[in-house]
Amino acid sequence: MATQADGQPKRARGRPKTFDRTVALHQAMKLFWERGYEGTSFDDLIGAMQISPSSFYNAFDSKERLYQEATEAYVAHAAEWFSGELAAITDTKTAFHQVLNSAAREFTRDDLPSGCMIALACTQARPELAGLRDMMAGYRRGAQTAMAERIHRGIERGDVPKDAKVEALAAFYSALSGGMALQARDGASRERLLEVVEIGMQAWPSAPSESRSRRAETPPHATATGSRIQPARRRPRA
Amino acid sequence: MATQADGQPKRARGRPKTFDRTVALHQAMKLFWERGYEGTSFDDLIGAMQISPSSFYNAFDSKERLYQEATEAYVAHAAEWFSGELAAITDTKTAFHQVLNSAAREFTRDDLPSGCMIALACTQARPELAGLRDMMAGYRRGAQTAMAERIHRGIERGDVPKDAKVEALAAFYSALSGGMALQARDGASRERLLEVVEIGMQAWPSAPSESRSRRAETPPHATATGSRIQPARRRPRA
DNA sequence: CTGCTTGTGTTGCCATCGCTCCAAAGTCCC
DNA sequence: GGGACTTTGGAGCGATGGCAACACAAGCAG
Repeated sequence: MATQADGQPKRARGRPKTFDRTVALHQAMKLFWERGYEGTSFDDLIGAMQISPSSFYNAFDSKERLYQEATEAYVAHAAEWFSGELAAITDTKTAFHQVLNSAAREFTRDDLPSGCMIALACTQARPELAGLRDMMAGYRRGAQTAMAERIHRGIERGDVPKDAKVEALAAFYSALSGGMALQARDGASRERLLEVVEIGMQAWPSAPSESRSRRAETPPHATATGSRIQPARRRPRA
Repeated sequence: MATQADGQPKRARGRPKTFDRTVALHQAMKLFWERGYEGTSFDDLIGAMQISPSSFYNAFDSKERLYQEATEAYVAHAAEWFSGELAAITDTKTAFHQVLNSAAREFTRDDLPSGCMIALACTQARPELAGLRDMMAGYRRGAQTAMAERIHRGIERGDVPKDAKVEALAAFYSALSGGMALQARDGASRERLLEVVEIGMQAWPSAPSESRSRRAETPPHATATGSRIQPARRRPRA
């Protein structure tokens, strides 16, 4: 709640801030999440953040920079359930199942806007916003890449069939997740999304009747190796 | 190409139009498809349509009405492959497979914007655009409802297990389709989307080891019964 | 030709958008 | 307390957005 409730008094020169930067950022994030970048006006922002234009410009450089920061805040929040569940110490299929279930729950919270802030952002934008569009697309690619890496590790561990199409599987579950975000935005219930997840898990590749041999219950390394959500760089369309 | 190349001379009083309304509408549709409603400005529109502001208002009432008309034009176009394939005279699973394959192809055409004009439209918008938002959500619900009806018919025909969760299945394939539109917008290739479809079809419910009994190869009625895409009215979140 | 009807081109209006400027206020160091 | 330093409040600015007004151009009917 307090502006500087953390350890050090953190000596401040000049007039002290009258608002909590983190709280203001959170308010901005919720607005951007709900209405998108273009749909959120400067006045909307300073209204929700309870600050004046000059304070806004002083604390955050511009609307675009604020959006970037808000996105980073969202990613940090989402990483808790996304990267967390994805790197869980279970077999790969269960990890994906849990990630999707978490997505279904997170997309339908009643204390936050529905859906995913990243999934549907800047998909239809004016050319001037190409920078933001690419940034959001990069985050989406990052999540998909993290999924692909998890599947790859599953193959190495032996709990995913060796002939599984890694990239296509990651694209499938990424697409499903994005579609769930869309449905949540359209008002789908949590229960409905959880049912969708159950159906989606039916598509998990089964062993080709022979690689069911050795079951690997112990992961090689339990730490989250490179499963962070980061704005991945563009790959050639393929 | 000509303004009135159809049958009757269609006597026109007053000064004749200097542009083809259908062509102009098509140009507007492509712009809206690419950039969305908010992302397309008045000047963008009259520039692409090659008409002046007054001609714009004369032929189309307002930007919002034009968007509605452009959406209707898109829906009419999409119905050819969506409703068409969905009502195809095959078993239900094959119909869905073909619809999704068509979606993968349509979403990655090089003569039209990528993705789906409906799927990602108005998902993040200012409150003033609630009307458009609801309209687009209605179209999305309409497509999902059409899927649900097709599955229901499949159950009646006997080529879908009786215990299949109709609504959940429709939501799943609707979500997958929306996610594919998103991936297409992010640059996914046609081949990748077709792979995603293959994986998605693995989730189709299999007969519970006993209802494989009578195979129904002849549909009860081959016409497209109520599978048109229409802006369905809102249902209570469930 | 005269008049009616319909489309066209230009100019401009008002609101909003994102942002800037400047004087004043609050806090620290000395 | 004096001055440095930072933040705040509010007025306002240039650009753009969507649109309206109005005079004129181009066709038909008589």
